[in-house]
Amino acid sequence: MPKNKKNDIPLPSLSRLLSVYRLLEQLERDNESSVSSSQLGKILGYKADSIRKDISYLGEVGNFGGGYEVQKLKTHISGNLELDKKRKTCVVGLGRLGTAILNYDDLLRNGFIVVAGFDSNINRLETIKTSLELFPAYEITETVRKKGIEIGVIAVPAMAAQETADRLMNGGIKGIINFSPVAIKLKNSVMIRNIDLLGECMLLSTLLTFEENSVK
Amino acid sequence: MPKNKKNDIPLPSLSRLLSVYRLLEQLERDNESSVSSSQLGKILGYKADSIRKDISYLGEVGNFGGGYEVQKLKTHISGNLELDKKRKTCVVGLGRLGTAILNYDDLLRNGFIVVAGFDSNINRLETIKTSLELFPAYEITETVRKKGIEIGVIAVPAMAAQETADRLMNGGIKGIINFSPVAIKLKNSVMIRNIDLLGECMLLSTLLTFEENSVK
DNA sequence: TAATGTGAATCGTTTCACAGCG
DNA sequence: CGCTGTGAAACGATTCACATTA
Repeated sequence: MPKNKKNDIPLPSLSRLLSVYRLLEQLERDNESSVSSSQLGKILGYKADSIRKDISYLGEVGNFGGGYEVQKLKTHISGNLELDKKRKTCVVGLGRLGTAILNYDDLLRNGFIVVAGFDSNINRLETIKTSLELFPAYEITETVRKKGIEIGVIAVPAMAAQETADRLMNGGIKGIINFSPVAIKLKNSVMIRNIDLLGECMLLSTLLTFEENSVK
Repeated sequence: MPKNKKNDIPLPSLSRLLSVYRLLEQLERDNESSVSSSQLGKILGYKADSIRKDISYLGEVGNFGGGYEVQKLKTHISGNLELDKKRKTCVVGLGRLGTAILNYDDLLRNGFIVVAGFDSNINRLETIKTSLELFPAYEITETVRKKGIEIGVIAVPAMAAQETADRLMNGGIKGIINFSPVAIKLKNSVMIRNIDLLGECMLLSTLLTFEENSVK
């Protein structure tokens, strides 16, 4: 198990680097040829220092005195983080949220190939018009295994979230994006990122309350 | 501007406290009368120490030797963080994601009263069946001001996100939940929480890549 | 000169370890 | 004795400050 230096990138840095990468795509489209850490920071809302340190985790790439070449930096980040990697993905729960995700083109553009959708309501499967293959929920484990799906998006009601996760994990899923507002019990080395709308709303509301109370 | 001790709660602690609060609601429904920090931690995936410190930011409430009373702790958190506060909310962008949010009952149950929906496509407004009031996007500023809406959810395409935010802020919005994958430039004291599906997917994928590379 | 890259200092959060209490 | 509550230590990330280089 060779120590990989990149494993030592702090998670917040990694997250910022991905934002930088997406901004670079934008700048490239706008035909910008170079950009400085302070420009990147200004747009993304981070300190220039921070951006520079983040980038430096991946080795030297900038021009002393002249900022970064957009294309070069983009390739540098993509190469180091292997952003060209393709990941087979599935979505479980095809309500409004689930179908929104099925149809989210940016995923495909960034290497996430949605190869299956699942729902426990078999009637619903027939009403959704999509070119993707749809399956009943009880076929999750089998399908994930058969197709070699790596990432599963959970968009089912809270009550069904753990069972859904178990089915995905039994099929050998590697990572989960969980939109349900419950904590999932994970098997061994499965990774998860939680996206919790209600939690974010409550956090925002609480922060507003603090602000209101401290001004009063 | 009296210093409010609660302003000093670290953001991660605040976020955990809100998770604890929601778990307590669940435990209350299950008629559990008491719970320890280690039980809470186990379920939510945090260290018991951390949970105890989080709770202690709000003052003493537990029973030495006997854990926390579910109901009492719940009231304690809710009281301190003023979780009974109601917030008028609106959703901009009524595609699949936007309409999913309009219909997300958990929001209402937790004090977020969705009082308006907006979309730039006027024809679309007529096809959506809901009891909520819907408006064209150019009426955002006026409606936010008139109704005293505090929180705005942005569920529009990336291209329209900044303009949407500006309209919300011009109407006096206090907080924004941003589902678009772009950084929003904020006015003065407006607060924002970003929910970035593509970003989370890319982060997850990168973490998986690191794991794969370090095992090899 | 302008902006990168980076050790060192600082800051904030988590973890530790144990005193305090029912 | 078990579990809370909390100072103190440890840890990790950010910010600082400046040497470095085109």
